Amino acid sequence: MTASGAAAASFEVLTPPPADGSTQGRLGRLTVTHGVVETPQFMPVGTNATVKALDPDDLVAVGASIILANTYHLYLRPGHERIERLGGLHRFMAWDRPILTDSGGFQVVSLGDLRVVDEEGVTFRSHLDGSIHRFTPELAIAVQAALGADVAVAFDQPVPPGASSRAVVADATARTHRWAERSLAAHRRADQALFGIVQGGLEPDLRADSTRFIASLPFDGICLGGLAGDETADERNAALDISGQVLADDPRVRYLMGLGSPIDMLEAVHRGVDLFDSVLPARVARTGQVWIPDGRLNLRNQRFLDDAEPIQDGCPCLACRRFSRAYIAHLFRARELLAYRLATCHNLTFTLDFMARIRSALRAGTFPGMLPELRSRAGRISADEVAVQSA
RNA sequence: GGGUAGGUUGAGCAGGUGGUGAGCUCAGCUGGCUGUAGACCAGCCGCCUUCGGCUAUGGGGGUUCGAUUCCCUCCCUGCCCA
Repeated sequence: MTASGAAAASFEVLTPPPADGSTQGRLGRLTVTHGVVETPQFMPVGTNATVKALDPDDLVAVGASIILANTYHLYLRPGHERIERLGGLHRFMAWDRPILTDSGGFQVVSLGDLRVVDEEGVTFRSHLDGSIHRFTPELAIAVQAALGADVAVAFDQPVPPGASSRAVVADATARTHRWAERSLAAHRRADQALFGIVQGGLEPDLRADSTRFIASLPFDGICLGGLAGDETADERNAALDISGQVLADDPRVRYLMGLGSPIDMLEAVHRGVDLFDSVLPARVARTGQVWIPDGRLNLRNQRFLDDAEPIQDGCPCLACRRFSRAYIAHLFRARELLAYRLATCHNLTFTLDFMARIRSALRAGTFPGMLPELRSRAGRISADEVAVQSA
């Protein structure tokens, strides 16, 4: 597709959106060094070179075909050079399927007071020991080259969450564009794809401009950033529509960063998004809640202590195959480590299965027709009031 | 039997030398997590319908305007001595 990306990644749209415009949803295939990723797809997050509580066999079992790791965290610990010496990230974590590394840009936001941004880069104070570190686009790319993931991501400056003024958004977006060019210039590995990140906040014109600018550069894929904060679904969907229009004839894969609830992903697929990642399913699982078609269960609730049913009848995950809600509820109360693994297995299985259902519908050409059904199915998961009748 | 240290809201405690004890940690109940400083965080947790009120420091007496605090007595628990 592009000078740097032709060898590192290719994306093929298998089923173009229907001509009637009922949806932009599309089935695709992303090919990277370590394999093929069917899209729409969800990437579990393994910040520290591990999806918390799971091992690689668990990840295969839940259906993960690509995972995300974090540049900033691995740079700090154990150190990207060490990982490189040990044979690269895949070998280090014993995962031979595709990996995407986030650039560390998100930590510009998530680390709050621990960082200062200037034109050259970002100065972080390590959340581990307080030491000072300086990240630049060039360093972010170099670290990612050392880690050796299939896909690297440009270093960006996400717009801080909350009510940012237009000037602040414009400033961060313009800097993200300059850093995108520097990231591209610093990128050397022919076997590693590089994605660029769109910002622009929720300002329609800035979002459109940013999409145009990033799309004008020879990236292998387009990340849509800054849309997993505290904006409303309507605001997010509007921003996605803007990018969707700009990218209408762009053949590259579109990755919406940080979104992971089923309803959110469903709406985004509808608007042409191919890839997602989020901490949500795994974190929610670790903190005691599991997703099922009828809603969500908070396994910390008293009523599950006597519930002999599996979390979800018919679910093929480790938790549902062998254990009862009562048992897992007990494990959570006792803070037993198996609780985290079982709940995480379930939620990731559920999430990845949800994406598989979307792909099936796209393949069958029934996605538009299934939207209402999938919507209601997904909507119940994030609904505030969920009536769950335990059998 | 004699000493001694204690008995505080589920548990464990803090505090209180006469005038506001509903404070802490567990446990318990509930909610929230979206490019992971997250096996985390938040709220509730004596009773009542309230930003308001009431009741609570083992039981019973007493002194006092007022007692969780001082006095008497009883009960219970730990330890020591017989």
